[in-house]
Amino acid sequence: MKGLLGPFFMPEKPVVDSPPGRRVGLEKTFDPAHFEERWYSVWEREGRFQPRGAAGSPRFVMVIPPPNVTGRLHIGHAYGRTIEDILARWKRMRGFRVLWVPGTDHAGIATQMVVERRLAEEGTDRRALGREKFIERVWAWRREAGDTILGQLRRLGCSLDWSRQRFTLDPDLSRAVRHAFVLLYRDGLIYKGRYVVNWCPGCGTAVSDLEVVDRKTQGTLYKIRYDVAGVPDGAIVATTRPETMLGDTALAIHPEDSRNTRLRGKIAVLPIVGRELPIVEDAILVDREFGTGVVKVTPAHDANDFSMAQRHALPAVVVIGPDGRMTAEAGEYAGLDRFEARKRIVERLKREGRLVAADPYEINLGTCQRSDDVIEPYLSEQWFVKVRPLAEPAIRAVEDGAVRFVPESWGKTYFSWMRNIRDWCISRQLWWGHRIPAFTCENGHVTVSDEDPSACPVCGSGAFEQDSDVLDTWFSSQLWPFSVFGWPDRTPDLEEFYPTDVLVTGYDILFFWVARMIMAGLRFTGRAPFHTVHLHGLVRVGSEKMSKTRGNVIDPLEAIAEFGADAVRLTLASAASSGPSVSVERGRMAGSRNFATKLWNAARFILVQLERGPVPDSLEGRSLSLPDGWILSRLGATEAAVNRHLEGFRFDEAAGQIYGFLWHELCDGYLEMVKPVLAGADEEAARTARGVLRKCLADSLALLHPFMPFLTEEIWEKLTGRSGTLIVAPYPEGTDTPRDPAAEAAVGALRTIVTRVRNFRTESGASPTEPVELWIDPKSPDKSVIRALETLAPLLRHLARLSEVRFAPAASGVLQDVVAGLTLGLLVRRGSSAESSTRIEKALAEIDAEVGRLSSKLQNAAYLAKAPAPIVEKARRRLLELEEKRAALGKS
RNA sequence: GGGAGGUUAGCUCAGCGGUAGAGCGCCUGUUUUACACGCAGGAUGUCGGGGGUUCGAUCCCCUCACCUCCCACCA
Repeated sequence: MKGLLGPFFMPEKPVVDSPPGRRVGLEKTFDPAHFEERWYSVWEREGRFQPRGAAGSPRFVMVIPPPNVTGRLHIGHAYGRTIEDILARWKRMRGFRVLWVPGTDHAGIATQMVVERRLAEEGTDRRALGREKFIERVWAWRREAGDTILGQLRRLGCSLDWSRQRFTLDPDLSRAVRHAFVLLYRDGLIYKGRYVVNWCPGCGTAVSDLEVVDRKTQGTLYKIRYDVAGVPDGAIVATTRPETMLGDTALAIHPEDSRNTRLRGKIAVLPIVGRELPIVEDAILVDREFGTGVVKVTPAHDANDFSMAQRHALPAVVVIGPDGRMTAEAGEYAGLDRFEARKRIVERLKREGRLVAADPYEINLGTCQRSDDVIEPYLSEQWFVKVRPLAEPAIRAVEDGAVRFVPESWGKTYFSWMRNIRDWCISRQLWWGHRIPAFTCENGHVTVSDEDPSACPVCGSGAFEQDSDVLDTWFSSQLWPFSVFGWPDRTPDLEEFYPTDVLVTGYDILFFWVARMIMAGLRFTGRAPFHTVHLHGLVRVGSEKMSKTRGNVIDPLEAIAEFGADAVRLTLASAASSGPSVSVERGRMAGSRNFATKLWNAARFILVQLERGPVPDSLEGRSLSLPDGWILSRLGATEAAVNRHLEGFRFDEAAGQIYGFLWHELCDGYLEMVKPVLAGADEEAARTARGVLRKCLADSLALLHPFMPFLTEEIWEKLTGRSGTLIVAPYPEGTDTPRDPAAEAAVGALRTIVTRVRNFRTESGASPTEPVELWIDPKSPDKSVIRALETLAPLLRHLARLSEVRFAPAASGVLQDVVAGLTLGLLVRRGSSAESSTRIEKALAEIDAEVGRLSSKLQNAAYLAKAPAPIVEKARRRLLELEEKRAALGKS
């Protein structure tokens, strides 16, 4: 693993030594690299990533969206896989039989292009090598670079069951692909035909509609005059692609267009070429409103024109070839690149006076998702899936809730795409992929079968040629949730683990993959492949798209080396929101790293305390102090909230709950409160406190484990003496830690008072050690809080560094204020006055403003009549408190 | 042309009918014996503009402006 990180590996940090004799095995700061890899191999060795528990017990199954086999982990992968791993670890700890299947995709075009680039560097190409040799080269590259990304997922901590690792070109998965093809073909849902498809001249293959990316581009709209026999001024047509005119075989007008009745039934002459073009009438394609109302018809290079040509029995002339160069049909332009031909044709039209106009025109240029080349509509023989019959059940599955999207709003997008779905071009003119299992015998009979045919079922011939095309990569990916389990065989894994439960992926492949998996799952297995799809946003750096040109790319492996895998994971989980983009910044990584260090040091402190005396096994029956009750209550509330948020796929909220509890309640709050108890003479109280500390640490580690698995496992070992077992420890759900509202109220008041005293110190310019006296007026509406505070007085004195606490009305001349419903008096023993008068005036002004608002509200009859009673009551109490506060401050 | 989402503190983002939140950044103080990757205190918001519904709107409805993205069209 280490090798993968290469030069980014973390430099040795200076480790600060603890004083001798105080060491409990944890250093002041830590290097995640010291234990991350170790724990991963422990888990793996112990089989923790494999489904555990009896078969038949509740299970939780996911399949990884298979990354490109030769790809590298980018931040988007890291994000999605972190979410999946959080789910997997959470469910595993809750006792589910968890299976998360890893694997990779052969990624047809992408992988083939990488290898072709290497060949080009060697001064050769795939055609020189030949199909077989080329495929061997790709396999060699796959062996060389393949699975790097899977190693990187280990580094991230993903608890994938490696014993079930799959690759889309594995023999059994290839068999599934072939079988799926055969089934669809037999059902008449796969057909072959000549149609205009999206052709990428750079990749040399057809691509599907989804693989074409529209890009707004400044182009030119050329208006060209064609001569028409018997019509003196001819006809003017407009085009953004003049080179295609060489393939025109007709002009078209709208049958009811009064502007062009003179063109009816006439014959036009194609400039340059001289071919006669019939003028046809077509109401479907021609828009009477647009331009001159006359359309050039180029059946071989425009999908709409092609369908019109079929309606009117027009021929098609291919003038641009698969390499993007003009064909022999283009006459003098043959062999020219399409864009060069465009330039020359425009020049010639200009010379001949046929170019009526060349206006700037914004066009949506179709480009290849993979290579960025301009897509050329191209008439060729391809294989298609008739998708409509597959889409209908898939639409119903989402309608009736068999599959749900999180967030729900994606349902709309899904429906609108599925309801307007068009046939899917699945053949690719590539060599790397699943070859189409169609065999043509010497007499032209086509056989499609699971096994290579030995004799033609029609004529008995034994001489076959297999179709040279391969399938679109997504054709195999759509089978992934069941092909990984051995489908079409009814394997034990398929029986037990299919359908899966949750699919987690970016919304960008909703159509490419998710929709097709639902269709394929229903078609081939009769069941939807998962019940929940969590579509997450795409990762951005701040509000910017991540891109190499901007230089703002965050490499997750670099980040792991710098901050640790746990910090990267926590950052990604905290950034997760329901929106379409997820903002990740380096500053947040550092924040997560700081949090890890915070936990580390808190654990260090707690572990020392636990060694100083006996720790009760259970808190049952022990008398708890108010701080004990408070922190346990907060712990329980946190546990419940975390589980609730995980149920709702709100990883940011879940992470935030744990972060806030650990840092601001356990560390800032409880640890400071128990220090005197731990050092004090009351051994029973200290013992209880140790029990509480142990419980809080143990639960926090468990709670946090899905987010930060390595660090928590490391500390867990020190805490429990059990190695590598946190991953299967029960997940805290807050059910065994009862809420204690009284303790929460009392300690809440305590903390508010402490803050007020500290603030008073700063405001009055007192040094941190200067004696401050506090009065608490016992005439409070809430007697129980006063009683509680009386027992907490020593603690209050300690935390706020008070010289004295008196439960009495403040003496005159002392600053008075009301916080948490309590009237306080504050005095710093010094000649100088307390807080500055401007500050008090400002506070008074704010109070007056709010009192004004509240009292007018409370005089409003409509408000009193219609607002819910608790709300009104709250407003009344607030007003009372404000008035007391005003009075108190006024006395100062 | 159709659709989805967004506009909240300097930055990145949560929240979403009942007195505005986090992280980072900023200011002040602080080596208090777990942690300076820390502790303590603090400042900062006409919650995009305008209407409406409501006792009450950052939150619901309408409208306008701007920004993202998706689909379709692209002679």
